[in-house]
Amino acid sequence: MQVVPQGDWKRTHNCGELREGNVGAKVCLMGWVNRYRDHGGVIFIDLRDRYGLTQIVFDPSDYPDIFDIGDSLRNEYVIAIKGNVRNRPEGMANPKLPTGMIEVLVGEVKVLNVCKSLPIAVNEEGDEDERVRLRYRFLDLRRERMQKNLIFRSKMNKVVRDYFSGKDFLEIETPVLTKSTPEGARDFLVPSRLSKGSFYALPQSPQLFKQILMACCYDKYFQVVKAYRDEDLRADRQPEHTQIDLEMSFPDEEDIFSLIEELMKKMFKEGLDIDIEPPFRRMTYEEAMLKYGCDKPDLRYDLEVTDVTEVVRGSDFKVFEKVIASGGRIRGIRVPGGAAMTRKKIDDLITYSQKLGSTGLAWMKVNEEGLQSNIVKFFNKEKQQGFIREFGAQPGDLLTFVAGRAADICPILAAVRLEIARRMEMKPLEEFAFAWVTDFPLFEWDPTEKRWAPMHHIFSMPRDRDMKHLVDPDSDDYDPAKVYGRLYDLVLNGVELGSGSIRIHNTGLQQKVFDVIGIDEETAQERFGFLLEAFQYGAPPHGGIALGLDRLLAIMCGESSIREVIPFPKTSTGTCLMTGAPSTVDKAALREVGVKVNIPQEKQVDET
RNA sequence: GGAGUUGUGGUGUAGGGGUUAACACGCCGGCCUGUCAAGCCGGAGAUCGCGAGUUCAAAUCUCGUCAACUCCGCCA
Repeated sequence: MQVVPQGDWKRTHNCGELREGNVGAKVCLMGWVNRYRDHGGVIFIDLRDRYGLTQIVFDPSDYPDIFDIGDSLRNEYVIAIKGNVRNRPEGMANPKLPTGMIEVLVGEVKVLNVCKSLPIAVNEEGDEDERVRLRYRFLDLRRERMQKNLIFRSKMNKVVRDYFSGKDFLEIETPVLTKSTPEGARDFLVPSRLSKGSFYALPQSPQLFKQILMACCYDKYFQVVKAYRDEDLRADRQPEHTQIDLEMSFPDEEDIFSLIEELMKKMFKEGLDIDIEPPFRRMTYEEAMLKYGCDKPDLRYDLEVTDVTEVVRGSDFKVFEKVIASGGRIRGIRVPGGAAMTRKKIDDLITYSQKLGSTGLAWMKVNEEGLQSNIVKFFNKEKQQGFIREFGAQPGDLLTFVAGRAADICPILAAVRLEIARRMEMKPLEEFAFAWVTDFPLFEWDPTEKRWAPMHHIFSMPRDRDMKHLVDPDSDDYDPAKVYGRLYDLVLNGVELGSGSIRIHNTGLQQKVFDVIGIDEETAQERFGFLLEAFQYGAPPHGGIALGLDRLLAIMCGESSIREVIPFPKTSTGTCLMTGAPSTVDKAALREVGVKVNIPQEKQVDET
């Protein structure tokens, strides 16, 4: 096949553009052969670019000299054609295509490039193993699904930038080569050639820089920015992900909430033409844990956890009494219509809960006469009435119970709750269920390390009313467990979309927080002295949030993995199947940065 | 670090001790002047992820290993 230069040919239209109004026009199109239909006498080709498909026709009765070229075209060849737009014959229009009323009769053709036989089809959505798609990502990205997702992503980026710019926010870039930031994750390290033995870290977020920008008077900052964390991957976690990062001076929580709610409203309206209705639901961390068992509840499903410890207390059911005696709780979920579940289905649910670590899952069916199950006999009439009252049970419901320490049963109840929604094929209350979860504890006790650990990041402002539990370690009120922060998470459909807080802007208070988690002044100076120093020169009160753009886009695109909205993602072992990254480097390159590889021989990657 | 699922022509699947390793799509060739998932005929293409073991015999059974995915740990 003869490949020829493009020469002075210019596209007059793209492949999604021509309509009946263009009939009679002489046009030049360029694109990929999406599919060819050779009828021996006449050849149809769907020419594709990212704007659409246009049917072009090779007809030997009109242009016999180029027919052989048309005959030799194959999928994904890149061609340029010149020809006349004409109406399709009566009854031959294709209503599935926007360009389906017309076709272009090819008068001249240039083959700009050929294509090898394809490992995966571009012109249809394959269901191949993801490793094949990632290996041939350059083909996968040509497909409609990925095009749609990436174009959507670009559009949303513009909405975000327009939105913040329109509100006087400044997009200010922060370094990628920086100092280790104090998030909890492992840093990616980059060796320094000029300072051998020293390393940059890739930022886990621009956290410290954006706080310093507040101290610098840039009172409204935002950035669409990559963040890097060297931790294990998941469907919703990549080693590099993109955040919509922002920070404001002099805000309170409501300022942040309404700012983000309006952004979400705009993105959903412009991206999906869906109206979402702020304000979003708000609940405290404690409420979320109690009612849903987790801090990122999926509120699409109308299922709540009910604590029935006080109803149970004093019953004849030894299993529950034992748990209560040791300080545990009895909590359960009412399953509307669940009484119709077969014994087998209930057993499956029990097995599921046990796999999660529960000791069991008790249950009772609710019918017109009352409660029915093998354990009802342990509860007197009054307690049975108590269950019906507390759960708000209706005949036809199933009541489930899990017993244990609150910290142990919360995650089980959270998972069982979602499993019930799935198995009962519950109809979502709404397609997109947003919520703000607020007032997280600032610290949690780490039993293995025997010390207080920060539950979120360490620059979050404690609530005013909790200061007394923090400021004076010698006072009777001192108790880090009772200190809650001005923290907030944005949750959508059970996914943590973002996290933020009102920050500490006062070095004295900041050191009090460091004291709790065992960071002395010297360590604090060494790790983020620059921030503390900046705060001594007139730092304003400030706060902000960072949203996970990949997660948001995945939900909006209806994808179950963020890899579907990232052009070149990594596999679960952090490798890129297309480029082969990460890879070994020359010894000379290592020497130059003063790094020596020291790993067990058998683990060394073969360089061939 | 742990658990689970998966791995068979280019792609997706079937086959579960002895088969000529089957089917669909794709690919190549031929026929065909109105298709649009075109149609019809023919053909090529697989040492069944890799390595050991059991067996007269392994794609098939066992063990190990690698890879992908999902989850736990981890990631505020």
